[in-house]
Amino acid sequence: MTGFYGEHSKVWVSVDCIIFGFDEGKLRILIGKRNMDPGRGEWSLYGGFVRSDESVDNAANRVLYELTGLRNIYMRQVGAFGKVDRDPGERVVSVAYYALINVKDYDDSLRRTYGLEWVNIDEIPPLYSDHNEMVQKARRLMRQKIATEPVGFRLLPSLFTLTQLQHLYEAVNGAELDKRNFRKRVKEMDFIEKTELIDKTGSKRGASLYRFNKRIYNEDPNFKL
Amino acid sequence: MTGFYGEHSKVWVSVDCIIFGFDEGKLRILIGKRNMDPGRGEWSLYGGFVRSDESVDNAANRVLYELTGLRNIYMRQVGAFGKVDRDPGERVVSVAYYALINVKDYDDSLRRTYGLEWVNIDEIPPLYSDHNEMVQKARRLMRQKIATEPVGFRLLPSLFTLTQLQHLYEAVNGAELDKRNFRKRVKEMDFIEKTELIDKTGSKRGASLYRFNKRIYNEDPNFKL
DNA sequence: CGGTAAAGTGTTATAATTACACTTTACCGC
DNA sequence: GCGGTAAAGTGTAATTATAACACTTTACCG
Repeated sequence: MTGFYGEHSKVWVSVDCIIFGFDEGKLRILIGKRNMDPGRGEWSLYGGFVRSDESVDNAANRVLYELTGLRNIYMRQVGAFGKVDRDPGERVVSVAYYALINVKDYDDSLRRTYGLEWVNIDEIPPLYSDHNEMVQKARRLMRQKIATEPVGFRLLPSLFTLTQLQHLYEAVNGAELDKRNFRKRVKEMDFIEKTELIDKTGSKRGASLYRFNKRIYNEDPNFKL
Repeated sequence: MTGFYGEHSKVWVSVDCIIFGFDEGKLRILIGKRNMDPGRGEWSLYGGFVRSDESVDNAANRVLYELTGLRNIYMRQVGAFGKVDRDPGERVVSVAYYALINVKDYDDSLRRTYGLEWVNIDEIPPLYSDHNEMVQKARRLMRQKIATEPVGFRLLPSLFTLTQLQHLYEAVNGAELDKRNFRKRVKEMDFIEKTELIDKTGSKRGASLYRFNKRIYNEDPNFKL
């Protein structure tokens, strides 16, 4: 039922990425200052145009790889942003994606090469065009996702302490959680496995390191935090 | 940070609409047989191209208006669908929207003019291109939305019985609900107002008609069904 | 005026969530 | 080596939310 093709409606399609990281107890995203017109000098998400030989999802993957050098990044679509004047130069429809990366996996020299900064999600400055809207929606979707699917681990090292995990959830929800209740819920999820390893960096006493076991999760995929 | 404009990446952008209606106790969507190539004769969602002077949201609104003659339809974006070969003819990125309409407000002659059918959501035939995916995602999002925001009323007449409301939720969730528990929850939401009016069409005894009061809802916007 | 079919109505049991405080441990500095 | 420190780790009781369950009322119809 889609109408007839018409030259008048051809537009550029871009992707923009909201890259979430968790560091020093804060949820952050990667933003940089635009070094091109329009909008030169404004804070902005990182993005790129969709090429004719790649899907929109693949364009997002490519852009994420360019930027981070990482493959298999967890990534979900936020939605299409299509106001007529959202790009001051040309008609561009942009599809936003959010991604979750472990800050420790990310080569910080790449960050500097691209002139990007990790900015606390609660302190995002005004961004280029409609990028603040994208961030807001990404945050809402991410919060929803991380509460019901085991994707928060993507923001942590593969071995993590329960305190780290709790702080992650506190940062995402913007509220403190009760330690005993949190740990009780974790204990009920067998796919969050305790290892023999101890992390000594966070405390004198040391804390057990845990890991997410995907195989066990797949046997009974029930997650709630 | 968006890259440079490049002619190579210009594509068509279309919208496709998943129009939900509720009738005879079933949740249905409007689909029709394509009368154009590519895909002539296949079942398909209704859609159209985004014009250069309208936002993507406005394109969806326009298409919905063309099709139904109705303004102010409740509509939410499902997402962008951008596989390279999703349209066999040309590169087209499509943004799907779902809409909720009251079947009784919809002029059935328009339906016939466009050759559309109301099809039970559980009996959707194979559709053109990636339209089945769109329907699946729309359904998931709609289910989530209707459980937490008072938008289900858009699928009902402005005056409705509690039995109608319950059947709507049963159709959306695909499961029967307990009548007493359902009515208990409704009673706690003051913005679902009982009127003095009685509907006699559904039973001999007659059932009270209720209505959604948006003003009262806005004073304390808490919805859960 | 009896049959019918949907509307309407409360209580109890079970499960989920929340609130809450002290002990353990290992390091560090003296 | 020992006292201070700071984070790790642990259980129970109260509250709230959810789920299960069956009979009475009413108005029409034949």
